Amino acid sequence: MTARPSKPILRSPMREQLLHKIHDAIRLVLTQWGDTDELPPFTLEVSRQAEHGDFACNAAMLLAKRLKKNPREIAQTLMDALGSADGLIARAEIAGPGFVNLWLSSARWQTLIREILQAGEHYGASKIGAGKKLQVEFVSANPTGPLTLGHGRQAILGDSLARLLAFCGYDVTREYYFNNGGRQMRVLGHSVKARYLELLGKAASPPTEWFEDPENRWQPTHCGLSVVFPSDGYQGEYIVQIARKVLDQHGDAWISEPEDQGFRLVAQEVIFAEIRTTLDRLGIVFDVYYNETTLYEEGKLDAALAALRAQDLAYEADGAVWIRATKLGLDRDRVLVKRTGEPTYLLPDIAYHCEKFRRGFDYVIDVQGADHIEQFPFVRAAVAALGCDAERIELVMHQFVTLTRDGEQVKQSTRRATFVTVDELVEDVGIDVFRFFMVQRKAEGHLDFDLDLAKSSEWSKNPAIYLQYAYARTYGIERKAAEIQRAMPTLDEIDATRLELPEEIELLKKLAEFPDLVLQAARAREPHHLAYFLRDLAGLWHPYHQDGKHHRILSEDVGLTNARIGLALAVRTVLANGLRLLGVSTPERM
RNA sequence: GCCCCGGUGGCUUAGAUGGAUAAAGCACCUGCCUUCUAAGCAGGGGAUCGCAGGUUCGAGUCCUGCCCGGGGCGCCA
Repeated sequence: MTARPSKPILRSPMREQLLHKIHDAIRLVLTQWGDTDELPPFTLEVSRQAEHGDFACNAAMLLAKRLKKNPREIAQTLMDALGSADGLIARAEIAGPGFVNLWLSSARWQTLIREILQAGEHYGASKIGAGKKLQVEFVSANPTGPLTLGHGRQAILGDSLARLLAFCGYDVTREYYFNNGGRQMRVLGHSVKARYLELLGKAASPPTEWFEDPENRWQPTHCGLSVVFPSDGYQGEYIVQIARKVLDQHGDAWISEPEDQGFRLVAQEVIFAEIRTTLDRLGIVFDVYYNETTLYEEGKLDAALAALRAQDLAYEADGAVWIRATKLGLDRDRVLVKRTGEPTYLLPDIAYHCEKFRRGFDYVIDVQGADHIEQFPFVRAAVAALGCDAERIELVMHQFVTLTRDGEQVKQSTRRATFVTVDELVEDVGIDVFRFFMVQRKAEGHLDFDLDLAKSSEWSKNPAIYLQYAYARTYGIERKAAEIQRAMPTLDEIDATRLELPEEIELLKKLAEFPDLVLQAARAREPHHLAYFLRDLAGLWHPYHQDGKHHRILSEDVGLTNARIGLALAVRTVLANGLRLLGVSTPERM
């Protein structure tokens, strides 16, 4: 799905600087060989292995064919042209087929600590989205029942994405779109009324086995009473509770109340309140709850339909109104307004997305489950036809969640209401673990929620806890320092050049990667990269913290101690910023 | 039948614009608590990156075909 507009290449300041130098050097080399064409699309990558330096550039290999020269020969020329790049580069080396490996001067890495500590909670933030209004629409579940794991994943994914984009300077609006009309809601009201009548003894409850094959085994009566529960009704226990609530408040006075009136409204109100409580508990706050009925009230549907008709993109057939999607390059037409006169979901969706742009959003991101994927091209094509810049609507699609317990997959069924809810799972594993698990995999892949791992009695197995403990350990250092009456250093007392151990340089390199990582994750709309980055950082920090045999953070050497405390504080800052973007809490003690 | 997403050690997964010896966690095996919280650390075994072709200096990554799993192809949302 290429639902994403092309974006400018974005780099962190440090890398940008180096990139410029290399750019100039390549230009110089080309001039030397009498080539004035454009530069090749070379890369400057963070080296995977320490022996390959800090960065590796592949420009020489790309130029080999063009200049008809040996790539290693070109690499040498390039290195000569590059020199020390104003003191940025400590060492350069030709390697393999023609890579130029670069070692940055240690002073550059080490002063990084000062940058991080000065920026604090802003380290890694950028301004690429400054002045741009961006909307993330997610969850958007109609109030027919509690949020399930699929919704939960979408909630965490959308919220983390919103946090990430806000961190990059966008003016982010979190929006929840819902409708409280339509067939689903009628079925909901019907289900509640049926349970209400059952509670009053006026109707029979259908036996559970009937639900397994509603076509054949559904009978009009059971145990001498009529069955009023719809075969496609909502079977969850929460429906019975809502019915009981009606009974408590109104007694049998609602027997003749239409299911589409009072019952539907009560159900909607109760369920929506619960959804909002769930979201609230997860730390997710929506800026806008947008009800589809607003579109009707403001005449947006009629306007959209009229606009489509004006372009001959809508026509009547079989008593319904269709969109001529085939004219927009899609494989078939679809119904906009049913024979009953009621619009399908498609028409309001089109009107809604036009409305998003009218409301001034520069970018619109729809987070949706894989089951809604088919829909997106139609909305996008129609919105484009109506004159909106549909390139600015992006789709972030996610697959579903499976649950593994005791090594086996837990069967979930909406029909039989045997699904696990977000509330139940959060109750089980806690918010932090829930959030981390839901965001740690890339969205377009399936997510297997390993309950055994998530609630393991040995918390050491749990990656979310692992990160939090890494963070808490930075406070452990601070507490220990206070205990031995060692004052925490001020910024000026931290001489970062004292950090020379390989494991310290590794940590610094990791810390330096963070801004680039944030940009990468933001522009790819993939918050899961944060989870992996944090795991890596914690995986360097824990051993460093633990290895008191080779180096201690708090030692007799005051200068070295201050430098290492500075490193600890920098690690804390980056862990905190990363965890905050994922919505995972940062305990100072565990 | 058509469309979308996946297929990477036993399991769950990272692998941005193609780059050097494919990376983690869990599980398994062996060590480490007079320590800055062992909620941790050190080390070990374990992968023909679904299959077959192609593109090129180079493919887990790009192209084509096929196989397997999931989702969709409603006048449901």
